[in-house]
Amino acid sequence: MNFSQLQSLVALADTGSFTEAAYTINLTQSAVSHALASLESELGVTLLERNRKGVVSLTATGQKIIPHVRALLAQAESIEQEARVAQGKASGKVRLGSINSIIPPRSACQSTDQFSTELSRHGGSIVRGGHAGSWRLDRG
Amino acid sequence: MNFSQLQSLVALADTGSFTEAAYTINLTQSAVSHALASLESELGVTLLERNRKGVVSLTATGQKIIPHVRALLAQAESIEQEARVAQGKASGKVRLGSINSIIPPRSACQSTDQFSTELSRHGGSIVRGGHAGSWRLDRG
DNA sequence: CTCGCTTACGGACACCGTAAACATA
DNA sequence: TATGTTTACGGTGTCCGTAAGCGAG
Repeated sequence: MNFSQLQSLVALADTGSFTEAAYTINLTQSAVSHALASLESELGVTLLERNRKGVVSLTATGQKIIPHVRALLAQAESIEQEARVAQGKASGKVRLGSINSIIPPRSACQSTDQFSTELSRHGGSIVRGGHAGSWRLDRG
Repeated sequence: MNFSQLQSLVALADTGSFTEAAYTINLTQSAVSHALASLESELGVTLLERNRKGVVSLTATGQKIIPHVRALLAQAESIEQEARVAQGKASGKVRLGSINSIIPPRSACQSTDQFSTELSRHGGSIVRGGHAGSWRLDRG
């Protein structure tokens, strides 16, 4: 059991597709397929129903364990966050509008790419694309 | 960040020694040293105060993150446990005397090795040595 | 055909053990 | 000396990408 496997599982649960899941966690379909196969093998259970049409759904077992997986990954985030705080770096997950000083003018933010470009002028950078108006930021 | 690194950290916090920590998680001193060094490097923080006498103590940062680490590992245990339940396997952590039917006679249990040998005759096996009369068991 | 997942193959690298070096008492 | 941690080196195995295979539409 490793973090890639668990991240793959939640991404699959969220997207319902290996292709989409791979995109959200910056891996290939193949890697996600590998990850889930090995996780299922290791745990000795089937976690996903494969629907041959790109649509996957959690099995009963999958639904049982996924809250634990999300909680585990949340703890991992907390650990990294504590480490960043200890380093004196102010970074983490922000939501548009929550920290005005590092948010570029709306006119320059019609796309994530534009947002990234503008953000770099303020000392920030996008680590990973997010959903629904949120980005993960790192400020060196 | 991986599970070995996190297990090493909690073992170090519990034992205060690389040697003892390595013993409790079935690794060598060297592996534990590697694990913690890489974890500290990855997080960019120092987690342990080295006292050169075999006694180590957590730094302030270490104390901040260790509850998250323990919680994370607990979630991992929950995941494995859910998987075992889904498999229909009755296994987990037991304590000597709690399940009489799979405990060999005391006369045959002067050592962990003898316990293991006897236990195999009853369909059990020792996955990892434990402390204070407890073992982790798997029953196929 | 296209689309999507799986499988085969291989490269890069992470993990961990042995053994030596180093530090403390 | 004895005890305990770190470091150097190397083997084994994991992870993941490319590319081929396969099933469904």
